[in-house]
Amino acid sequence: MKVQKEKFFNFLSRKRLKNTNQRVVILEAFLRQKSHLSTEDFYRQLRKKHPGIGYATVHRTLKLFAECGIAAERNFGDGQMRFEVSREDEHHDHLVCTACSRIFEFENQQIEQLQREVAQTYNFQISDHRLELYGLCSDCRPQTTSAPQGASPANL
Amino acid sequence: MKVQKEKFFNFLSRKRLKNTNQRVVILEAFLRQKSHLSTEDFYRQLRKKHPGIGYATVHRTLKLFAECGIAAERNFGDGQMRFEVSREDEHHDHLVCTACSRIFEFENQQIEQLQREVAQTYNFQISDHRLELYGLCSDCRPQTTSAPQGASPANL
DNA sequence: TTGTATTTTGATTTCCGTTTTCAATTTCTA
DNA sequence: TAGAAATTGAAAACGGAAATCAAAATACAA
Repeated sequence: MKVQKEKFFNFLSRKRLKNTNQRVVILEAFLRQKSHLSTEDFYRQLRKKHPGIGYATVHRTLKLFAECGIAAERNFGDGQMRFEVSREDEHHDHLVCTACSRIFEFENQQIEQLQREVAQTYNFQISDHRLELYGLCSDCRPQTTSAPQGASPANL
Repeated sequence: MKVQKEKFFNFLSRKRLKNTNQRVVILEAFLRQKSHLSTEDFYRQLRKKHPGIGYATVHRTLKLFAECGIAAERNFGDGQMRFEVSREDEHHDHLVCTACSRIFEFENQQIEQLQREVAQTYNFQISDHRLELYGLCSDCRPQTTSAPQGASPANL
């Protein structure tokens, strides 16, 4: 967390932006939150402790986080922008439960490697990627795991 | 294309929906189009030949296509919904050029297999997935390929 | 410190794509 | 062919992101 804070403050001074109370509060709340919150949800949560802070400020500050690299914007196709703390080194992908909306993270180096190979085939220079698996998490899936997949024909 | 048409008409009668002129026109235009068009772009293109058709109808009909399985909704994070013809058998993923916005398709069974393995690890029942690689296509990337990556620090 | 230029804030409005509404029209069934 | 039911298209409503703007806060120089 230290690292991220420094990174943000460096970013501010580099860009000659001002270090305000609100920004500090939002930064700390952001680094403390665990899940992939939408701006709206994050704002609502923040508001409990800091009723004075406006939505616009939260929105703008999250954008700043993304710009300076301590936040990653995520979009799981539900029309809400989500932010998560992004760590220097690691990259992860997501399992999204379509029933309970919980989001799980995973990391798989083999997949990453194959992606690089695909890109190379197309002579494509990757700057980012997204991989999401949608379905039912272990709590939400019907029962045990014996049936062969393909029971619900409408889904891709 | 025959297959998709039948599928749609079957869907209509199964749901006791009516087979209108507009739907036929939109269906044929949709099956004919190649790229990943947004509703807006598709509508504009359609309008050249069929000025009478309204946006709402196009939108609703594309949704029907998606519901009956002959279209897949795509969202590349630019705030536009896109539709593509989806074929029974194959699944593909996308390379999205961040410079020229062109979209390339690829298929990789190894990645698909690894995804299934990841899901199994989490006891997750996959119903869908999305994988997109963002970056510069061969036409848009700076030059040749000799430099080690990491020149632009701000990008993930 | 204080003065002052500059940035930031927060309430509100604007934007923009998606979705709904509703009266008029079309389709389907008996 | 009549009548019930679904569809159409124009327009309005919606929802989240982003912009606006006057008032407030900040940083820097003297």
